[in-house]
Amino acid sequence: MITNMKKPSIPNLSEQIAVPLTAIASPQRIAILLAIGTGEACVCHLETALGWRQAYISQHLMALRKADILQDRREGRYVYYRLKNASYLDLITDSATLSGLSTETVSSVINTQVYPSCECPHCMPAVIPASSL
Amino acid sequence: MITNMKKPSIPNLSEQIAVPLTAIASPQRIAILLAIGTGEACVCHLETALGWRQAYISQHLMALRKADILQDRREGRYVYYRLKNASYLDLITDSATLSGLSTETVSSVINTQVYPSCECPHCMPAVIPASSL
DNA sequence: ATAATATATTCATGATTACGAATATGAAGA
DNA sequence: TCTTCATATTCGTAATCATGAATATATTAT
Repeated sequence: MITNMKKPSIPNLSEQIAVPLTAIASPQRIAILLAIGTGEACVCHLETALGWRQAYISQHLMALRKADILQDRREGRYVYYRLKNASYLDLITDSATLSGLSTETVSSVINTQVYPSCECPHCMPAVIPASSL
Repeated sequence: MITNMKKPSIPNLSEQIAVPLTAIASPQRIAILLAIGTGEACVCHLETALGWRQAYISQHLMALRKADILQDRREGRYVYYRLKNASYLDLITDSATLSGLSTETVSSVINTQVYPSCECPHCMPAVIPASSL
């Protein structure tokens, strides 16, 4: 019968359960996930949004890709990142609640834009292109 | 006005959000939290439930106490542990879902008993006390 | 082909964490 | 008080992780 399966041991189960948690349990990776949010972001956007060096961001992006949390998409010179599963944001929101933050505070910083507006040359090109001057 | 507050930076917020996540993001601590669950457990119960050495368990309990996740209560020789906030279990359940486990699998291992039955001398004393023989 | 820009990777090292061994403390019974 | 049982703590080391420096790769424009 289908219900007659051996009950797995807690240590065995916990090993598996810990994978998503340990993958995002760092301030840096949480910051990246918030800055991507339900939308999409290129690396240069993350640079301005988070104020970190490009190489440093790329390292964390690599870790999140390996953990199967992010997917990337190249478009010309730019590489755009997305969450594979928006539930990771729920995990983050729940943790924020446990740490005493309001839901509004968290949701106010979760990116929703597919092409986020920021001050990187890609996101915010000069209104008057230099070539026309 | 109350809505006119400075939007906190993502890196600053993330620092705070990460606290609960990093506190529980380890297979060992997840295992302990599941074995305590919504109920209560003494250390000797955890020993048999998890199959680990006493000193090792105490170390993780200490970490979880310092992180303000567990509260302890002494009763004679025994020390009973409880979650301060059951929401940590939701965090664990969510992570389990993300790792591909069914809700039933997880809930089947979450302890609910205040005095768990196990094979440690405290939880499962000899039915016929040796002193009466 | 060369240069410029966007992004990725490798490497080294300092910091943190995990975990075992040994030992200490605290309560209860003889 | 002495012993036993339940639990806590300290310490040392191995393993892991974070992070900066340097460099490589891919794409587009010239």
